[in-house]
Amino acid sequence: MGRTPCCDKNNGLKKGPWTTEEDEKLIDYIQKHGYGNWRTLPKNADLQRCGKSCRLRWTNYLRPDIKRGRFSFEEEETIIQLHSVLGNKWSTIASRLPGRTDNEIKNYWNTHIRKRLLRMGINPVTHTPRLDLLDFSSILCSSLYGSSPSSLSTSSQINNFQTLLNMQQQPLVNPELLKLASSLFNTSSHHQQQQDYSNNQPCNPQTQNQVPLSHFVQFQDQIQQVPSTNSSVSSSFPNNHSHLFEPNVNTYPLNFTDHSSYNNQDSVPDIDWLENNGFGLSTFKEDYIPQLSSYNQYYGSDYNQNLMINQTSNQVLSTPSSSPTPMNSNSTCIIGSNTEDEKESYDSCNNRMKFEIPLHILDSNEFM
DNA sequence: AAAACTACCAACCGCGCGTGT
DNA sequence: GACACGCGCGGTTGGTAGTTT
Repeated sequence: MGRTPCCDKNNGLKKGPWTTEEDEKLIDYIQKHGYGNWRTLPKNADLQRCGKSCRLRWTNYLRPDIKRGRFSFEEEETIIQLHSVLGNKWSTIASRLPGRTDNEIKNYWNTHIRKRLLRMGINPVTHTPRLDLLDFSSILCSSLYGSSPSSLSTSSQINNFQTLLNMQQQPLVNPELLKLASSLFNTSSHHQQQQDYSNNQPCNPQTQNQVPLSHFVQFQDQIQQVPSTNSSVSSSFPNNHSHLFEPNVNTYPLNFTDHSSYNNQDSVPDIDWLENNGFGLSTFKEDYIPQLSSYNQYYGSDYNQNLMINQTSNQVLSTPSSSPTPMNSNSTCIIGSNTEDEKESYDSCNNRMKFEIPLHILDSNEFM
């Protein structure tokens, strides 16, 4: 379908930062006539701008109800929670934050929150622990060859591994938040969101394409090739996310509130647990970690305290010393504290997750 | 002091969808 | 159904200020 550009790039329309004079013209015009037809507005308001530019300037900056300044803690908490359910639906998120624009929230997410989550070892897209931080080769080898100094039995390590996989499968979302998201989808006028919802897709449209499934399919296929009467391992790969729309809290699947998974500790897995089970962590330099009151299942105080303790000691954990294999930079990912490298680091870590597990390792009686 | 690097964010861009003709 | 238009969304860019080397 053909579509004419909103403005001719060669007709001398101005681009770039707005001047005070332009702002005043735009404000004055909208105060007198209101906004509506953005295409004709620039001409009527004597502005050498395209309508789109005028609309953006108004909605993102000049609107009288815009709230400037730093995001409050409550706002940040809301953003994280809604993003965990809605994904990059910035306009929908913005609709829940009076005075904030989608652009502002998007910028704040990309420059602050996203980086912070990465440093916390949380995938900012799926809001799940980053599996790319984990040393799978050491987990498997220690389980399969029994050379780990750890006193954990093979079965318990497999259980831990399963738990880990479950963790990665489950977006860490407060069920109440799902209700809110459902209402958002229902009340939103945005057709796309309604489409997503009616199609019974995961709440977070990005989640379905994220690391958990895409990166584990290969691994799952390998496991399913192994003759076994025990289907517990393969069954730990749920391929249906429809539960995310289930409003019944009681049906919410295993997540970090399943305390039995963590040696009866009434908290999320702590640093010791992760370290003892072969999970490498890195230094956290960020001195501020949000305390998410309704999000304590994972982002909450217990986990934060653990992070802070680790931070205080400036401890750098990577491939655990218990690993039977030498430290392998290809299977261990250190969270970078230098921000610009984070995306690259994160991407490359995800790529590392694509490693193939040799069949001869999986085809082991010990594994079953 | 100056160059290099980093962080931030306003603004731009391309695309998709709804609506009207 | 085809097309034009208006609008809004999400991703990206580029300018600038601050920081580090």
